[in-house]
This record gives sequence, C-alpha cells and structure tokens, in this order.
Amino acid sequence: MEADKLKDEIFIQNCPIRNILSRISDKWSILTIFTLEQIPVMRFGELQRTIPDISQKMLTVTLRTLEQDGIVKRQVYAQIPPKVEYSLTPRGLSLLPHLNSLIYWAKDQMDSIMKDRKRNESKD
Amino acid sequence: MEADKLKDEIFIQNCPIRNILSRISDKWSILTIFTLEQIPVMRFGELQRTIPDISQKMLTVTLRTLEQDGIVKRQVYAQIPPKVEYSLTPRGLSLLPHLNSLIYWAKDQMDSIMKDRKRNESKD
DNA sequence: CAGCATCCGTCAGGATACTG
DNA sequence: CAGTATCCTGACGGATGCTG
Repeated sequence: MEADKLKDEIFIQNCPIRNILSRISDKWSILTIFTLEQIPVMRFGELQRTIPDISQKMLTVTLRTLEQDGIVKRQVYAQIPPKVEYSLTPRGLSLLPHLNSLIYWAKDQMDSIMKDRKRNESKD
Repeated sequence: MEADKLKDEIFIQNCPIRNILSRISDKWSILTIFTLEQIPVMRFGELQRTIPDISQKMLTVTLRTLEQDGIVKRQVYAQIPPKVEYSLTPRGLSLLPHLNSLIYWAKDQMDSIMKDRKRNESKD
C-alpha cells in the first residue's frame, strides 16, 4: 500500500491532489459533469437551462476550469450564430464512476443524515 | 436503474443530495476525514497539528458540521483540563471508500492534469 | 486544553450591460 | 448564440482575545 506516501503528499500546502479535488468537488462542477453524463453533448444554452439555478458567469467559469483540467471538451463551430458543444473527455468519463459512487452514497444516507441534523438542533 | 429519479432530484434547488455533497466535499472536511482514517482517534489539538494550515476556527466549524451529519463522533471527557476525542462514526467509515477512490483518481491524474493546464496557458 | 466571540479583509459569485 | 466586462454584495475564513 502506498497510503503513507499519499498521507505525506496530501498534507502539503498547495498539494496538487487537494487542488484537483477542490475543482471537481465544486458545487457547480459536480452538477455540470453529472448533467453531461445524462446528455453527453450539450450546447451552452442547453446546459444553462438544464441546471436551473446556475448563472451564466458560473457556467462559463465552471466549463473553463473543467476544460483546463481536461475533463470537458469544448467544440466550437465557426458559424454565425455561434455554436459550441460541450462533452466529457475520456478523463471526464473515467471520473464518473467515482463521482457517482459519492452521489449515490449521499442519496442513500440523505434521509438519516437529515434526521441526525434535526436531532442535534433540538439537543441544544 | 433509478438514474432518472436521481436526475430529477439533483436538479432541484436546495437539493439535499447537493447539500450533503457540498459539506463532505469541502476542502477541510475531506482533509479531516482523511486524517481520521490515518489515526482513528484524535484529540482537538492533535488534529490541528496534523492538518498544518487549518485554523482553529475552521477545524471547529468542520468538526461540528461533520458531527451534525453523523460522520464524526465527538467524545467529551468531563475533566480538567478538558479532553475531547474525535473519531469516525460507522457512517463516516462507510464514506471512506468513496472518498478514497476519488482521492486516488486525483492522484493518478495529477501529473497529466497539471500538464494540460500548462498547455492551455501557453495556448492563449 | 478546547474551544467561543468578535472583528475584519478577501473574494466567490450574482446582476446587469455589452459584443463578435 | 455564446460569451466578456464591470460592478457590487455577502459569505468564507483568518487573526486576535477571552473562558470554563
């Protein structure tokens, strides 16, 4: 097991693992990746309409970040009006199972977590 | 497959799944959980020393949040000076494999992601 | 030792307006 | 259509001081 090595790395300030995690575990990133899993190729406006409460700015920022990290592919068609299509890259696809296992864990635990929260509220 | 149902749920505003994800995928939460995996029982000061750049305030807030969600257990010993021990609950332990698979994915992709970022920088 | 309370700076991120 | 640019506000989170 290389857990000890990982242990060393992850506690470094500006640790690249933490950096990457923070970018994919971001609120909008998860939702964007999840959306592109459901509909593999989407245009900008389509994404914005599908993710109800995302602002245009945050969708742009999120897509740019995911593109920089090679998780999302941006396909531009040189035409008027412009057409840009987004999809997951192979790396993005390889991320899906891990992200999904986390999402399904959250879904499974959801009800009992909510109960625990309420219990703690009334405890005070 | 219940993917369609999940699809509906996750796009709701204030979706509980998203809420839970945002709390566990938080920068300090991941690090705290990961630390408690390495050393299963730790005192407050011990945690603070192990996670190098966490402030006292953020460690407190993070531990309280994780406690509310039943991921971390807080054991108080009624003595002077105070002694408080933190550990993962069964739910916290059940979260570990999913979190770890994400961490290891990030570790595997780290090098090539960093290269992709630099490539995009020079592209502009 | 293990916090809580307070103050305060920074910046994520929303709203709005404009463009190729 | 798919953005960019600008302004602005509130929340995150650090620093400091105090307490059981």
